[in-house]
Amino acid sequence: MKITEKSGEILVSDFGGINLRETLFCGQAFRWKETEDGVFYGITRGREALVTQKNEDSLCFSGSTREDVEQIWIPYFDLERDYPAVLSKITRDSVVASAVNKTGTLRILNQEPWECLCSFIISACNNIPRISKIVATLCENFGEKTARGYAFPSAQTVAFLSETDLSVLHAGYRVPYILDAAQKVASGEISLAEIAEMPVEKAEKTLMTVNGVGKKVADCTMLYSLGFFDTYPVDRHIARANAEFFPDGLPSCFDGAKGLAQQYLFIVSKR
DNA sequence: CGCCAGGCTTCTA
DNA sequence: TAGAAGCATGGC
Repeated sequence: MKITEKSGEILVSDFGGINLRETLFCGQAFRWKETEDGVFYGITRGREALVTQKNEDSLCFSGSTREDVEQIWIPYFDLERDYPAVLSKITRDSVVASAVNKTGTLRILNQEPWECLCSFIISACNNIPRISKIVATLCENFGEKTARGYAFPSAQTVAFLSETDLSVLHAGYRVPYILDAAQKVASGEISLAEIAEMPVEKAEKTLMTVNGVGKKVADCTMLYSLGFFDTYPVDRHIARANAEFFPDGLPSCFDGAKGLAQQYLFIVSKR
């Protein structure tokens, strides 16, 4: 990987490739916006970025410090993982191979865990445009103002809100789930940092102690924010793909990278 | 208008 | 232990 600075921009390249637009809008994260053609605005851990893609294997950050690029955004985009090696493995399966040929390199994001957990609680039986809208409303109402937008509100902040406060979200039956998650995280009853260090089954079971968190939401939280790259969340699309393509079980070439394989299958199964 | 959405909890047999 | 009902809201 190479990092170069020039005229206030920071260029990261030679990390093995990314399709930025697909990575940001394939249903892992819900806060990115394309502010103008090819320019993507995002915020995580209270840090904002404007990102553009110069070519298949480089990203340009404008308005970010070099420290933020190295400490926040390179981990966020999973740029230190060897995706060419991972892709050569999972493309032994023909379904994934055709998806990779069409889409290029999807990256599994490493999001802020509380934001990820909360977002996927909201995702239950919902569609992506509306998930994004509810998350945006949550941030605009209860997150700290930043230069260009709003940070995701902390678990501590949300834990002190009431169902009435959260009625502005129009999130329906998910509101008490959001509150239970916030209270368990804020009180320390569960520690997302500790869950990241647990064995897979224990991590999943611990997340599922939150009301409104079943296996699928737990798996998404683990995959997209806690470093469990081999976790395979099964939603209704993936369940259909499994029945159609893998009735006798997942191919062994997915082992170690089931999360990424799942992401390609998710795109395929949504047509 | 009707169908569907990156599910979960609770009730039932 | 498995399957169905109920859940709140709005995108398309």
